[in-house]
Amino acid sequence: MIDLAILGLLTEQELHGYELKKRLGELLSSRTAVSFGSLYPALARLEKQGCVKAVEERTTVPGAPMSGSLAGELAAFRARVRETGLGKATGRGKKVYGITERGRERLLELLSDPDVSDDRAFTLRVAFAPLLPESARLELFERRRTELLSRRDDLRRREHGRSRTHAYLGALLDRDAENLAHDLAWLDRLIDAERQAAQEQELPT
Amino acid sequence: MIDLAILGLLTEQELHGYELKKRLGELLSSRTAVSFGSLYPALARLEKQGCVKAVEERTTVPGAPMSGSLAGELAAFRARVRETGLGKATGRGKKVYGITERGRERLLELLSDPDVSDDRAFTLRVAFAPLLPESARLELFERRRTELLSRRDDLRRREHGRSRTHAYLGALLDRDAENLAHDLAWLDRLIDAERQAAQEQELPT
DNA sequence: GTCATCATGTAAGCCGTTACATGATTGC
DNA sequence: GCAATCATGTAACGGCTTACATGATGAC
Repeated sequence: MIDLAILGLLTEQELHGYELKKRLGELLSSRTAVSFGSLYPALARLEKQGCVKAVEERTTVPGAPMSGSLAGELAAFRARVRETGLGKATGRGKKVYGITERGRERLLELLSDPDVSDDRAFTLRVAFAPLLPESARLELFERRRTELLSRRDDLRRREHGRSRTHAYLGALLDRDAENLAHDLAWLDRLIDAERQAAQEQELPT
Repeated sequence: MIDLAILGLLTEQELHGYELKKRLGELLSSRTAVSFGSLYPALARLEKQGCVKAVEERTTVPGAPMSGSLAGELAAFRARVRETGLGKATGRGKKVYGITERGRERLLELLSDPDVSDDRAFTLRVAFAPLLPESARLELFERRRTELLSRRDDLRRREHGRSRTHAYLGALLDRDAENLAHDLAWLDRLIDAERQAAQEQELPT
């Protein structure tokens, strides 16, 4: 889930962790946003796997023209030494990540996963749908459609099992059924639009 | 979450773990059902807290109905604890749980929690809404309404932030907005029905 | 007698959270 | 120089899942 989000966002542009989190809060609802406590470890993991790489660290001395102060530069140098290695304990500084070829492959893998039962993950996958080839995109949508249909069957089976239950349970069942129907309609519109776009591309003008 | 489900189901009738799980699968969607790995530990925890108690064990000696005791229930409870505690190593058999007074209090507490941001929990709370007094029930719904309204504001803020984004992101935003509107409409119907029922009760005939 | 189902539980692990600790940059 | 924000990370913990281990009951 979080890997998908990170890799997807990094295909658009290189980002550092903090900004990544902000972008995620915009992309999904802020309620769905991930926390630092899972974001940074995830980034570290992805880096170890070779899916992303740090492309820049800001704290490293830029031009450093100013000064005239030897002490200042020296301090900066020491700080840098502490960061880059050795110390290891206090390596701070803005780390800008970029996606690697390996990461792109991994992302496609995640986007093509046949399992479409995770709602949040599906939302993310739609958000990054442009990264998929036309056919895979349609397959994703169709699979999701099948999933929703099976949920509807489930729901109907439950509806039959209902009997002398109170009004609130009935209301909940109604809500679920309506939500499902609604979601299906939305998906169908998406699929229609997709097919139409595909046709228009086949016979240009 | 799981406590709420367990306590709620046990107010209707005494059940053992396995059956509890089945009932949960019916009450909520089967996708939402909890697993044994979380159900049994939860039952054990609730028992330790005194919110539920084992009222019957099939394999262990069924006798000892005792009675005649002043604090009948309490004594029976202690006896059962002694029974169940001893075996431990090979204590298998159907354990039927019932809710205690303490458990009822806890359930009301859970149902009255001001936090209505958890969707799954809210669904459960609606399912057990009849256990709440009229006023608390309305308060629950109203609070949820406020929650949904604030989500809608959130969404609108995000919609304004959108610009040259691709069609899929737009579709996702649309979907979220529609889902929210739909959910709000459902809630409003629920609230209306509630108010009407309250009025009818006030002026009978 | 053996297989499916009922029934209870434990252990390992995943995925995420909050709280904490640290430090750099910027604006006033 | 001091606060707010930016920025990165660790530690502890929570809740739930899967896989495993165990045993009882009933059908055939």
